[in-house]
Amino acid sequence: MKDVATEKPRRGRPPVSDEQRERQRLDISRHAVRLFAGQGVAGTSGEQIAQAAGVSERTFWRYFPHKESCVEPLLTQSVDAFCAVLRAWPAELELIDHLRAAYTPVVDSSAGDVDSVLDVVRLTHGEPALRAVYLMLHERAENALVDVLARRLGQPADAIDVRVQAAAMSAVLRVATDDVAQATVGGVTSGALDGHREQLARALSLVLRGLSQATTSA
Amino acid sequence: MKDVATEKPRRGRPPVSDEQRERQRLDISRHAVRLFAGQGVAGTSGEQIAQAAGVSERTFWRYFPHKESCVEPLLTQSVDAFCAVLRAWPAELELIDHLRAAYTPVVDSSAGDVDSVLDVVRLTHGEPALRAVYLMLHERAENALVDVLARRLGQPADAIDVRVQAAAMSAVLRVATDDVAQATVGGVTSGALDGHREQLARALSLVLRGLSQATTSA
DNA sequence: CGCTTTCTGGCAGTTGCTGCCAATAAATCT
DNA sequence: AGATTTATTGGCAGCAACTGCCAGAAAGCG
Repeated sequence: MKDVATEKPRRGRPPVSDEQRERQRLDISRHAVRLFAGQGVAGTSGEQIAQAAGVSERTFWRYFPHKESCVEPLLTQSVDAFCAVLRAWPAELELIDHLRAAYTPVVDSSAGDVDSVLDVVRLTHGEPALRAVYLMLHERAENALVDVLARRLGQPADAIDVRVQAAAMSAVLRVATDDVAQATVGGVTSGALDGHREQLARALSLVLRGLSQATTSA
Repeated sequence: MKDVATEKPRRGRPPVSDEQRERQRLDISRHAVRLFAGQGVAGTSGEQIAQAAGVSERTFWRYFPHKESCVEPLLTQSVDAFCAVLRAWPAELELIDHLRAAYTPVVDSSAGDVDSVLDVVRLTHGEPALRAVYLMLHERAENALVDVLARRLGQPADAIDVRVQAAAMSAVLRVATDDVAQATVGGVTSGALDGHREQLARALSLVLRGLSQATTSA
């Protein structure tokens, strides 16, 4: 009959835009991470985070279901940037070349958050609750990669080879990220980020080479 | 001077053995999983689990830090079995052959828990909290794999190639496990388990082939 | 300005989980 | 056997993590 979202004679206060909501979450995220780094996750209460971010505790809990998920908006920046680059991967290019050309490691639109993102990654060691949301995030990325690979290989998204490739890629991304976070404890240098990209590109293209042999030979 | 654990004139009640503690945890785990499957995680309280398992709520919380970690003992059976097989991988054998010879997919010492384990794996979809502990568990397995691979390749355990291989392997294991859980919704058949092993062995050996090219050529 | 809808904050209440203490259990020593 | 020592258990109190409910404030529109 009618489209789902069309012809809305909208009447009251419009719901807040997704981007604005995401910006709000990111803002809270920054405060939360600073507190987490300073006094640990267990030592930081939801009330503290809310107060630091300048919202009431009630609305804080509306933005985040658990306090550990406060790190998600910051981390998402890094992971989503990688996924976006992958989505823009032209069919005629080797992955390694595409990454060299288009991937600026942790930075994307994140800009000033590079240090914070790496801080969080380091925090995830020794803070199991944070590590868990980190892993969940990478699994979300994995699903995004499934779509990209399925389209590229012309296979259904539930094909086992596609899912294996995607899982391997997101796993590689994770260890490379952990590695660069470890390497930049004393501050980020552009050299470290370049090295990270090289390492990631090399490992990724090898994983894909090994597996596409399977795909094409099967 | 003296060894750490030797010459103990132990006096009072001896602490309970690790195996016994683990058996107790496993027992509680079974009850918890049944409840989780029946009424969801959120709908199951710690008190309920404790009561079902026949212990006080207080001691229940001593055995499990969060109620979601109740699934861990059951899941560990499956993951640990795989790690044990990998540890016993003889140097002269191809991985795929070793797996065919020594790996009985989800079953090991688990024996009667196969269905429960697969139930939990299915539960992790749609129950994010359970999925998180599932992923954490696979990361523990990943670290175990790092040791195995480091010894086999004669490289330090923190070598990037070793960690990439281990991560890829544990990711493949996870995808394959999810897959067999999905395939056995209506009950396990030995054929399904065999197919699972074949799939896993194939994908794994390909990941390793691709990456050991990197290792040997670098 | 009235009307409508959405967002926020406050409050009460439930549940997850921890610290503390008394009671019990399992071992050794006399 | 009984005293002693150490480990585990269970009960209770209490805090922190959330959630549901409701009354306002805010943001659009005629």
